[in-house]
This record gives sequence, structure tokens and C-alpha cells, in this order.
Amino acid sequence: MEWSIQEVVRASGVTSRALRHYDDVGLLKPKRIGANGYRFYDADALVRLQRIRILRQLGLGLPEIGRVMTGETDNGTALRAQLAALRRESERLERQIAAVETTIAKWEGGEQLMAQEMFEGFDHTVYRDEVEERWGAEAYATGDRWWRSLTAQQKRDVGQQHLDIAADYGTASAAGQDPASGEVQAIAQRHYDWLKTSTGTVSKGYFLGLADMYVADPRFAGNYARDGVEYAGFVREAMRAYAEHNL
Amino acid sequence: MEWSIQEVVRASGVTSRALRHYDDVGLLKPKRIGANGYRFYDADALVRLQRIRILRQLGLGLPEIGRVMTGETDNGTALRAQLAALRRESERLERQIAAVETTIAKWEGGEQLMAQEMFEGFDHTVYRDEVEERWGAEAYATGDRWWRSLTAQQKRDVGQQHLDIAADYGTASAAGQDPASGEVQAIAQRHYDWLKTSTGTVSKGYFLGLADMYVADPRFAGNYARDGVEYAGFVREAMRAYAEHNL
DNA sequence: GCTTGACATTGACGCTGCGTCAACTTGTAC
DNA sequence: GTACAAGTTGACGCAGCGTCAATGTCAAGC
Repeated sequence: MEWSIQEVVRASGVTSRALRHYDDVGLLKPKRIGANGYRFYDADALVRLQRIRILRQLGLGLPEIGRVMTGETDNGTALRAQLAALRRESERLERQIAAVETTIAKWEGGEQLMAQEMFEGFDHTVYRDEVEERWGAEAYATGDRWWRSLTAQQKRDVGQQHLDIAADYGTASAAGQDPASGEVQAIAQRHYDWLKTSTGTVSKGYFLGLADMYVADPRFAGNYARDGVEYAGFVREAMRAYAEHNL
Repeated sequence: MEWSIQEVVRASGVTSRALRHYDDVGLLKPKRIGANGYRFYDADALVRLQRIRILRQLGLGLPEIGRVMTGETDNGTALRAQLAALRRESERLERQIAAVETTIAKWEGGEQLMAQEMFEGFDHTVYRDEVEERWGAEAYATGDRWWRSLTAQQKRDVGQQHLDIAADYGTASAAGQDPASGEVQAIAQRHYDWLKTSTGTVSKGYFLGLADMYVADPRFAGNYARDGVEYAGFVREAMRAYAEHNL
């Protein structure tokens, strides 16, 4: 008993295109190919097709299914690997969802200018409340006057410097360097200098406070993240080491 | 002030390839292109790039990002749509995970032959316990004797009939037909006839019990599903309507 | 013997967002 | 003049088929 491709389609719900694809990739060869090129499947092929479909519905890729079919990998191993992959993907999605929710909340909270300001430099106005609360209204006013005195060009330069510093931190972090190493501490030094230029004076407490803010405040995540991998924690460690030895 | 592509790369962490891609698809055009073909970006472009990256990290596609950037869609709408999409995807993943877990458990429980048997026909041995519990040991023995009396060829034919019936249910379900409609009830009639041939006699209770099993038992999902969309519920309704009017 | 219609075949492009060569040209430094 | 870094424009690759397009085959009816 053998079936034409259309009969298989009706029985299995798999499209003929998919069947031809399985044939192309060697996953399911027809039992016989007529002189006219027509594909004919037998019962064994239908059994294999059923298994293929089940594994596909469970999310396995065709190459992996091929390995299972040939016995190269057994069902349990393949399914457990798939389960682990699905769990990872699920967790990633959950984080993604949390990130979108946070962003929506922020955007609706009137902080929609965040991204732009971030790029134009250290957007001190966003942190006005915090700065005044931690270091006094006078400290904020000083920084504000200095900032306003800059030309747009100068502001962008300051911003660019910050971006360079952030990028270098990111490179060091990605390279697996120690936050306390000489290279990273040199970046921290530039970071400190940049802050001093931007804000006038930088106390140890201010510097350490900033370090904590980098980790605690998601608004910084955009600045200290690369392709979704945040390294604010790395920056904090580098800043702490720097403060410990130099301030 | 303008930056070369490498400077943008260092400042943003975005690869030059991505930047050229954004240019190609019209998402982020350089401010200026030199006589040598070199791309040069300005501060505005960097701001746009930052926004693009943020939206990308939140999982939005480039076309959607383009719509947001032109103001065609606002942030809130886009993000909420994205959130909804993520939630759907998350739920799908959870179901996927549950399915894989179930399958692993079954496979380890010694039911690894399920798939094959399914295809060879109504695998009554798998349901032995349930059948005996619900309709008595004698009912099972009768069905078993009948089944064993068949040749492999006959078994396959019976299986093929079941597949055809299942496929027709699937087509009707996908077409949005009413389970109680004439067409669908005709399928239910064939289903009933097939069952009668397979098991001897079919009581109303047996038929309705089977209908419930189709929905409750995931082992049937493979039979009454097409491309991941289960229609066991549809089958149950059709069977109930049939039983109500004919048994 | 011809037409029609259903079913079959083999290409080949499309989708998503870039990564990754490949083959060259430019700019900058020594 | 010669390197070397950085720039450019193609073009393929990926995952799994969906979707034409162009064309051949086969059974049935006139």
C-alpha cells in the first residue's frame, strides 16, 4: 500500500510543500519515486512523519529531529535539551516583558525625553530631586549654572566624552577584565575627571552614591548596557575601587 | 560636529554593519555622505540611534520602529502592542514547555510506542485500563480479540480511516463550521461507524466518554491537532451533538 | 484525439536582522 | 612609497517552509 503526496496531505495535515522540504533535507524520503517523478509514501513513511510532526510541535528543529530519527540522539536527551532551551527562552521573554512594562511606566511618567537627554550628555535635570536631596540645593544650582553656560556644542562634547567612557567600560567588562585592574582604573580616572569637569567638585560620598545609582536606577541602564547586557555592576565595582584608593 | 561610522560604533556599541543596514532600510540615514561614499553622522542621528536601540532591545521590529520614529505611531501604542505580543508569545512558550514536559513523562513511562501505534490505528492497548474501568474487562477483551484478528494491512486500513476522519474534522474546524451542522454531523456519523466496526458496539455513554477523553487526554492531541492548533474541543462538540440526536 | 482539471514536478524568491566574508578604494602615518 | 586602518558595495547565510511561476502527467469526458 502506498499513498500519493495528496493522500498523505489529507491524512496528516502536512502540506505538500513541507513534505518536499523534508525530502530535500533528507528527513523523510518517499518510499518510491515514479518514472514521472511523483513521490509515493508507504506506511513506514507515515509513521516517521507522525514522529517528525510531534517533535516539530514540541519545537525541535529539523536537524535535531533528523538526529533523533537516526537514533544518533535519543528522545529523552533531545527533549530535555529542548526543555532547557525553552526555559531559557521563557526567562528571556519574562525579562523582556518586565523591561517593556518599566519603559511604558517611565514614558507615561513624563520622562519621555530621557533618551534624548542621555545622549546629549549627563542629563542633570532629570536627577535634580535626587541631587538636591543628597547633596543640597546649592550643589544642584552650581551644576545647573555650569551646564547652562555651555554652548550646545560644548554640551555635545561633554556628552561624547561620557559616551566614550561608557563604551570603554563596556569593552573592559565584555573582555572580562577585573574592575580593580590598572586598565579599568584608568577609565575610572577619566570618569572621575569628567565628573569633576561637569559638576565642579566630586566628593567620595558623591562618587560612591553615583556608583550605587548606576546599579539601582534603570535610567542608567541605557547608558551602561550593550546589546542588552548591562554592565552597570561592573562600573560600580570599578568606581568603588577607584574611590577606595584615590578619594 | 559629525562623526565617522567607526566613532559612532565606539560610542554606541552598534556595529557598522547594522548602521549600514539601518541606512539601507531608511531607518537612519547619515547626515552626510562624503564624495568618497563615507557616511557621517551628526548629533541628531545619534539621538535617533539611541531611540532605535532602545526600541530594538524592547523587541520591536525595524518597520515598527520606523513608524514610531516618523510619529506615525506613538510610543505608548507601540509599546503596548509589543507588550501584548510578548505576553502572547510567553503564553505560547509556557504551553510549549508543558507539552514537552508531558511528553518526556510519557516517554519515560514506557509509552514510547504511542506515536507508532497511533498511526497504525486506534491503539486500544494504551487505553486498556481506562476501557476496563469504564466498560468492563469483557469489553476490552472483545475489542482486543477483534483487533488481533486483523492483518497488518487491515489494521492500517482502519488507521487510515481514522486519519481521514480526523483530517475532515480538522478541515471543518478550520473552516469555522458549526459542530452541529449537517456536514460535520456527517463526519461524526462516519466516526461512529468506524468506532462500531472497531469495537463492536458503541453505547451512548461510551461515545460521550470518548468525546471527553479527546479533550482531557493529551495523547489525543496529536491526533486532533493540525499545526499546533488543537481541535479536540470541536470534535467533542460534534460528537455530543451526534449522540444527542442519534444514540 | 483533444480538452479540461486536478495533481505533480522543479526552481526561486521572501521573510528578519543583521553576521560574515570578499574584493576594492581611501585616508593617514611613517 | 608603503603599510595599515577604515571605508565602501555586493552577496551569501540562517529556519522552515509559504507562495508564485512555469510546466509536465494522468484520468475522464466529448
